[in-house]
Amino acid sequence: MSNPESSSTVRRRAPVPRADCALAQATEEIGDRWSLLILREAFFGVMRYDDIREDLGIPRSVLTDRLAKLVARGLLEKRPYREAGDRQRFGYSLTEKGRNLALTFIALTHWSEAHVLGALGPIEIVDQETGRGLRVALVDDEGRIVPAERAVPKVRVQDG
Amino acid sequence: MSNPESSSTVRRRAPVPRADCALAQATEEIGDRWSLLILREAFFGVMRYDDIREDLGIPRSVLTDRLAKLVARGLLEKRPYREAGDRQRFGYSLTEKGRNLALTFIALTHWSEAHVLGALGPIEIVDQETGRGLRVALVDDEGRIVPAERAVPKVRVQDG
DNA sequence: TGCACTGAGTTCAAAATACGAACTCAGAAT
DNA sequence: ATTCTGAGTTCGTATTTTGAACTCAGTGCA
Repeated sequence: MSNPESSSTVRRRAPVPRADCALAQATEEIGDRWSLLILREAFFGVMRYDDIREDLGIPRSVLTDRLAKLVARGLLEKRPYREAGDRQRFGYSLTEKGRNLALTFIALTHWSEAHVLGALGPIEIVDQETGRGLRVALVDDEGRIVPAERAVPKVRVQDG
Repeated sequence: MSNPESSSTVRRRAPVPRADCALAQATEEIGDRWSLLILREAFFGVMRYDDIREDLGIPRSVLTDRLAKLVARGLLEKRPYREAGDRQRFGYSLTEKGRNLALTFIALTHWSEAHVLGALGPIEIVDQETGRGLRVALVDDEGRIVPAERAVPKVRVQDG
C-alpha cells in the first residue's frame, strides 16, 4: 500500500490517527503466539483440548488460558457433544465472530507460503461448490479486483 | 469456513497436517503483540524510531528488538535518509515482503471494525486511481467473488 | 466392588520476555 | 564548550511462558 519511493522527502509524522485503531484492538484479541493457531485448529474442525494440544505442542496451562480467553471474547464456544457410544464431552467450535477471521487467516497463510515458506503448504482453500482454488483479493464497491499496490489509506471523513 | 452444523458427529481428528503449516511460520515472524502494529506504522509512512514509539507506547527496549527482528527477517529495511536542512538519519521502510502483508492487515482491520470495535475506524483503504473504497474478498481463479462461507480447506494433492 | 484408563484440566517452580526509568552517545545548533 | 535531539542501551523488576507432575470425574472391565 504505502509507497516509500513516491516522495523523496519523509513525512515527519503520518497525518493519521494510530494507536487507538482497529488493528490494535484486534491484536489484543488474537495477537499472541498461540491464539491464531488455536483458531486454525477450529477452522479445520479440531475441537478437542488434547487434539489441539498435540497438534500445536502448546503447554496445557497456556492452552487452558487461551481457550478461556477466546471463549470470553466470543471467538469460540464451548459446547457439549457426544460421539457415538461415548459419554458426553465438551469441545470448542467457532462462533460467527471467529469464523469471520477466515479471510485474515487465508491471507496470512498465502503470504507465508509466498514469502516465508517459499512453497505451497499442504492445504489449499477451495470453493465448496465449484472446487476451484480461492485466493484473497481487494475488490472495489462494484466488485472489480484491484491490485494491492493501488491500495492507499485515507482518513475517513467524519460527519462533524 | 468450516461449518460446525454440517455434520452431527464430530471428527475425532481433522485429516490434515497442522503444526508445520504456513500459518505457524507466519506467527513466528509477526505473531507477537507489537510486530503487526509496527508494520502498520510503516504502511502509513511512519519510519522513525521515536515516532513509532510515541504512537504505540511501546517500550524502547522492545521496539529496538522488534525492529531488528523485522529487519533480519526481511520485512523492514533500515535506510539512511535526509530531511531538508537536516543531517542524515536512519529510518525503517517496508520491503516487498513487508508490503505484501497489506492484504492480511486490511482483512484483520475490517474484521476488527465489524466484530471488535463495532464501528468503522478512522481510516479507510481506497483505490489510489479511482478513490473507491476497497474491501477484501475471496476470488476464484477466474476472478469471480466467492462468499467466505463457501470456502473450505482441502488437502493439496502431492505429486507422490 | 475395585482398578486402570482417559480426557480435560490445575499447580508450581524455573526460564524467558516485557516493562519503564535512567543512562549513553554522536552529530548539529548556539 | 554547551545544549539539544534522535536513536538507541542497560538493568532491575514484573509478567508470561514453559513443562512436568498432580487432580479429578466418568467409563469399562474383571
